[in-house]
Amino acid sequence: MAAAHTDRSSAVKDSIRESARRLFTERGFEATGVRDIAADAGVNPAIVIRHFGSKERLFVLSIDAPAKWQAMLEGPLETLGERATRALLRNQRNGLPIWGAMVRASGRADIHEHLKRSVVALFAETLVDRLDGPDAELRAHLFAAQLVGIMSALVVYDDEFVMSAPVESVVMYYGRSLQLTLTPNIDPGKRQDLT
Amino acid sequence: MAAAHTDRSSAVKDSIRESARRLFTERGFEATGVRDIAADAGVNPAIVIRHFGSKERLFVLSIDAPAKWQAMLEGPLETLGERATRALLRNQRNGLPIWGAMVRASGRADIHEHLKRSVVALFAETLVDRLDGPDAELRAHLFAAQLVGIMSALVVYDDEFVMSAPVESVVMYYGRSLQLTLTPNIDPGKRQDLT
DNA sequence: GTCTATAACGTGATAGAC
DNA sequence: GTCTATCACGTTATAGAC
Repeated sequence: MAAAHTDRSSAVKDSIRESARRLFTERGFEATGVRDIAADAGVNPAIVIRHFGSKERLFVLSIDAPAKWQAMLEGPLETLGERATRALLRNQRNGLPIWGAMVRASGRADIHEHLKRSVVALFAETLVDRLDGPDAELRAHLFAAQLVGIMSALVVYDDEFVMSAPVESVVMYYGRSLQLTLTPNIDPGKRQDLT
Repeated sequence: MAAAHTDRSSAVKDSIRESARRLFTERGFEATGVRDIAADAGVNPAIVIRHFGSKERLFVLSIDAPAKWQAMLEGPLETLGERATRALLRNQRNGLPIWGAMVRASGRADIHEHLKRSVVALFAETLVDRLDGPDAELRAHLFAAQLVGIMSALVVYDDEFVMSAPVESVVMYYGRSLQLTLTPNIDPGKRQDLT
């Protein structure tokens, strides 16, 4: 029936997607040609376009990360700043680089839209319901902005100093700064000089 | 001296640079063709390359911002978090967008290098000497990362919520978060707003 | 001799014919 | 599914204008 052909077809699609994800991560969006992906997947260049419509769409569809990052936001709010920082540092060689590629490719309308949704929907909207106090929505968005800041340091402009700094130090400073946005009225430190 | 020839030549170069800056800012790096820039400046496409070597180099040379941003970091350290946030929000339609274009074009080696230097040299290294306490260098870099975060929200992934939020609210939350990285042991006394 | 214009090359993505 | 044509791009070779 159609099942056989569908299975074969989707096996090919998976194979293309996997090659795409690997190559996009390694070389970036525009340095990766459709021909390169096709060759890596062992298929003809034209069928890549035929299956995915465009190189742009293939890129978007080859990013899977969301589920993983969503998990990063779980757990108690009071220690989220620390845990999020730690999770990002842990993934700076694995999972994050594709995000760098997405930022760089965000001149393209589709990819820009996807990036926007990744940040806003995934980080900000996931969090807003759990935040207490005034301006919860704004604070969720600003938290997302701060995450993007350190992600950029790690995989967009490659700040070698941050990349090679002791994890515990980064967690201490950046984690606390994130935490201040999440829970501005609870002070994580000992010096609690609330007026 | 060679003034006559230099004047004419540099007038053309200035004209090209200005068209380039405008178009790159409006449309981004790759959506702007060398032919577009040439047409806008009223010159032949080939002389654009002849004068600047490559489109990549022209892009880097058409960014002038550094001096302006350097000024942003001046003034008392104790209120820098607030002032920096305010300055960025004020420039979200003027001066910042070219930075977004630079981020998106950072797949190119030259532009990546320029972005890195813009962030690290301009923000972090300018500040490190003025920071007190432990881990001054790391904190300077993390401060830069936080700046990049909100800049990205404004001109890379275009977080409409942040873009249209009341300036004072953003200044309050993000400014304070930045300040915590700058002066972790001094607590600004404006905390009563939050309780 | 330096600056400018014309025309062409190489390469990339993609659309259409077979 | 495969092959080939098309079109736009950055860039260069070559030769003319001052």
